[in-house]
Amino acid sequence: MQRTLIKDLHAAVGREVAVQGWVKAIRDQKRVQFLILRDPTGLAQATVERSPEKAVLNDRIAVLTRESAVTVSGTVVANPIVKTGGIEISIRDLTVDGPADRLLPIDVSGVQEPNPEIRLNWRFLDLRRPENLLVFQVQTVIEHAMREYWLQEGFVEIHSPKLMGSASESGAEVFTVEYFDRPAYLAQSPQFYKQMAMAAGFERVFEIGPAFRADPSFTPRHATEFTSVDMEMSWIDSHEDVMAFEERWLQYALERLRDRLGTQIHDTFDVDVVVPAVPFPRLPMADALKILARRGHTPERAGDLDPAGERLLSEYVAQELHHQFVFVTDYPAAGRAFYHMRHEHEPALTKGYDLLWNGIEVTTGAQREHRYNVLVAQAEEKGLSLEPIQFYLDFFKYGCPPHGGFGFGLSRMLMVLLARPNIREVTFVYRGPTRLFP
RNA sequence: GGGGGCGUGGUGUAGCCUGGUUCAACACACCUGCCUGUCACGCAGGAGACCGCGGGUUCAAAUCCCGUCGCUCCCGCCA
Repeated sequence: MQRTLIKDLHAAVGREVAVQGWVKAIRDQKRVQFLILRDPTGLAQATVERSPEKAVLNDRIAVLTRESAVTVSGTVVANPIVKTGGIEISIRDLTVDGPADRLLPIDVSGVQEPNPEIRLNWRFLDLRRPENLLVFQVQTVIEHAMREYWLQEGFVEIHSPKLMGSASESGAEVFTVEYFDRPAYLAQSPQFYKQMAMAAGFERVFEIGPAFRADPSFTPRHATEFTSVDMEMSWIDSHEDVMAFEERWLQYALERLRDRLGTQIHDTFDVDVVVPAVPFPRLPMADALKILARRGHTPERAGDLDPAGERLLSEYVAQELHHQFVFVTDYPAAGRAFYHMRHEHEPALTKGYDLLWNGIEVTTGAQREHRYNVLVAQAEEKGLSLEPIQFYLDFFKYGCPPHGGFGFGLSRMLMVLLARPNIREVTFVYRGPTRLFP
């Protein structure tokens, strides 16, 4: 018999169905046995009376365990008393397809919240909780909407190599791996390769893929492996074009998300998906620091925001400008990558920006320096050795258009969007400095 | 890498400050029995932890001290 999803049971009253899912609860009473079944679409009650004719079935249910994977067949019956939708399945037969051990290592029912370490150890069980499934349904809708928007705008999807012969970023720590008889490095970002696509004349590209950072960062928003959402576009006038693209792109993705899953997100996480108005507020770094100073906060490092500063600035933007997002622009060159373009009349400042969303940095973007000589000079100024990145510098020697782009943290977005406390529970399988399993 | 917090049955917690007859408790899960429809089912009973690990102080340590490991948060780094 074809499987019926739990969400469709209400349309099958009076019919024989087969439901497949997990046993959430068993209430085995003297006269009647009740099962609460869970599949990805919802919960349903299944019932059978104890009787001599049903002895085999009754006995099977008597030894059934929670979280076993089962197939239940029976007739859908309307019964207004039943809390799971006013319908239940009168069980004709039950097959245990995958039995579960009696003692579960963590509570899947949601009554208790095991500590984070144990939840990650038993991630596949933790993920059975409906709210965790929703996180990844949200991720799916967002990624899909982002791709839709890019396709409408003529972008080409690329997949850049994750094994590299030299480090892709100046500062960030890099993982070294054995590559036959020599070392290789895991890509810290697709930066060099999306710029290569600009030199190749692709004009507009995007990539959603893994990035690796060997930073021993112990915060709720860092991972050693994460999914980076990247794009790069040619023939721009300035980083303003990149920001103008990003805000419309995010607006589109969030609008699609609100329409598709807004109600479910509200019911599950008690947060409303807000479709942001464009343009997003823009604040040059110098102004941002003045605002923070007025609010009594001065970051330790000159010319940059610390995490507390990012939170306070977002608070200011929410209160005064009524927006969840803010572009912080015109970062000092000292703190930015060598390939960020500088302002013509203010070479100490870059055409680089960060995007803050409710106090968390979700994007770094910039117009890139595409003039070979200027780029080399900036690399030398940062003390970089040119030889390992010569292949990259060569991109700019044979006719590369002006261009810019950004990198966007997918899990950070989910974390902020769904108001989750850390990146680990919105990452399918988290990787951190001390976490390589499961 | 620097600083703070935490580590008690399968899970979540109490006890720790003010060491010793509430020092191993409570809830969930599990086991046995009972229960005419439950829906966080209920009721009765039961099993399960040498209190992260090592050392020290003391007549006596889950409790105080030191070390160590793990987790977590803040800072640094960033997506």
